[in-house]
Amino acid sequence: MRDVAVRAGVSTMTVSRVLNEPGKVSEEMRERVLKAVREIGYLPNHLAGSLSSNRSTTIGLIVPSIDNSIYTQTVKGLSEVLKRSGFQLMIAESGYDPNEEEELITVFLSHRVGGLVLHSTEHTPQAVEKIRKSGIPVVENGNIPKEPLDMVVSYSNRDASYAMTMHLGRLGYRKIAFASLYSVHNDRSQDRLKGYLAALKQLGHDPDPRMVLETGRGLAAGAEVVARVMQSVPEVDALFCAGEVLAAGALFECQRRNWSVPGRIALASFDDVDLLRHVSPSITTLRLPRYDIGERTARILLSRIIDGADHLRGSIVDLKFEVIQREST
Amino acid sequence: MRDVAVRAGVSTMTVSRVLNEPGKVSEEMRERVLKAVREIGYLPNHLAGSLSSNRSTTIGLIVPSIDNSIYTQTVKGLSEVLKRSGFQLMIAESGYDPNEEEELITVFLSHRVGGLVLHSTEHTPQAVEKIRKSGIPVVENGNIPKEPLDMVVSYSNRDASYAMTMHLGRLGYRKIAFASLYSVHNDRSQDRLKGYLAALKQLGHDPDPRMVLETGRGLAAGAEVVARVMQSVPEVDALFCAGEVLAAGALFECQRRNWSVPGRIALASFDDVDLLRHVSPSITTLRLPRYDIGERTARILLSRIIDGADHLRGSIVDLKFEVIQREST
DNA sequence: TTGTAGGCGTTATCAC
DNA sequence: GTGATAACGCCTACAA
Repeated sequence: MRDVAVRAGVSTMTVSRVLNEPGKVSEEMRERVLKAVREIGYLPNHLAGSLSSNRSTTIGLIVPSIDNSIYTQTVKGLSEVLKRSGFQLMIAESGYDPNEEEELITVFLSHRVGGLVLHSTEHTPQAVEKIRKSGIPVVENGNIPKEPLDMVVSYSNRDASYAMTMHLGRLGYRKIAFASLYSVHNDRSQDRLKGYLAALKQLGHDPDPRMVLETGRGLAAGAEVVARVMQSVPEVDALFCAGEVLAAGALFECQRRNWSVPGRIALASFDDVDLLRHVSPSITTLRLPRYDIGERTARILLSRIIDGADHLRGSIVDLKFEVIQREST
Repeated sequence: MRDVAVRAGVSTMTVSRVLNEPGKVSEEMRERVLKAVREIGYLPNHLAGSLSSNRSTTIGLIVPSIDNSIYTQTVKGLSEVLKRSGFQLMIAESGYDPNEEEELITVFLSHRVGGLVLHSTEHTPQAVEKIRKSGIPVVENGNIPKEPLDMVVSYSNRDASYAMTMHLGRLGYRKIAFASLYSVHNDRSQDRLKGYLAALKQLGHDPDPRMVLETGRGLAAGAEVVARVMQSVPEVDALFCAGEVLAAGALFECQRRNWSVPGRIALASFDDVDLLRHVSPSITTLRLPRYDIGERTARILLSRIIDGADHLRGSIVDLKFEVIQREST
């Protein structure tokens, strides 16, 4: 920058102003400086800028696992909005481990990110403490926690799960089984179970522990889980797979075993993955606002950071979801 | 840091050393400093550190589109290796647009990333110039370009496509159609087409423009493409879908239309997505080293950055792929 | 082994 | 509207 200033015959302050607040500089100066910038091929140093101004244009994002199709839409929403405002995204994965998450938060804080986006809503006390101390805005967006750290942009896993279970009940299914991803350190799974149980109660069905299953991720897990429940509870007439592509895996297994869907067993899913619409029978599922979550998260963070919108502190955005009835139920 | 130094009764330099080169400090000092660090809850400022030392622990990654399942494995490989060395990942998407890519490169360079990972191998001349000037190591990993910027970690799209086409030819198929994603600004698609054509020549088949198709992404695109080729070239007996989940979409369409697979038409795919293994018939495809690419990319970058391994400059890592024969051919 | 001085490239602040 | 000066928090280089 010094070189640019010398070449343009001005002070470094003027160069800085031309680059950051062009309005506050006379047109003549502006052109002289920009010319010098071009000639030299000058690239501003954001590190120095952030250090000096104590402002950051970097947002830290921590997801449990990057290779999960449901996050990518959220990341895309985040990324697109942030990019427009010249903000950068730092991504890391916690592997569903709160201690790992804490460590990553520490690293991001060291990098002086301007804001933090956390998918998980379960954090170590130390992580909470560090975030509080840093004073930066945070958005949680995997679920709506009882005690938010700061802001929340999400849908309610409990409500969504409740809605789908009620939907199945209203369709006349009497023995509705429930499958989710392992619930250890996964409050999304835990809340989905709560929603399922609440709906059963509302429907007047008795909960049956044999019909509540947990499994891993992927199509194979879905296949496994439907086989398991058919074996242990032959009278089951519907299976709600509350996680990823489990339902598709379950459907493929049913086809292999010649269990008609929905005749022998109905299948329902969570999340509107493309695949669910294209298989036969197409699978009833929930449409969740994955992209919107990213977009709104970015917007609310930027408001806090750029506009200092302090009234947004602690705000909770509960986005809508929707049951999509298809052929599998 | 000054506070820590005061509290421990040492100079800031000693604090810095304890944090970065603990070996060069006496044990007594070390403990005194660490105690002060804990008591104060001191968090180092990476920005200041990088600015001062002119070293960076941030890697910039640019992918065409984040919501693409095939990149996530690569990102995971990258992320896991980098994390172990305390490096951070900045991610952005270019939307298959070289100009957008150039802009993102500029931003990353402003942030003084220590290295750059680019999926695309097509860049604007200005982008190339800026990277050269910055002197930081770069890895391209979507393809093996004729004129690499610096290092390359990838498989050969041409060779993979050639291998699959030859495989179909050897199985006895005579009318092999080829579908890929749109090839504008997408050298991966272009090279896959080249591989297909080279294999046809080798097999003694005449190329037929009606059997070379381009389409968008997603299952619906796969459905569309198989319908299109069956319509225009009824005698087609195999379709090689060289892109994402196209083949799965094609299979679903065949099932809807009662075209038996592989009896009426054989289907082959690119990339070993979980889905392809689980549908019936399971789909013949290529296993590409997506995760390995990320891992190797990270390793080679770190060697350059940390160990200053200059002999790696310009090195090309051509990773192996594999044809997986399944029921659809 | 530890400390001192100076500078990394910017921007905040306050004069002019 | 423009410039001089002093930070920002850390690390390099050199000295003790």
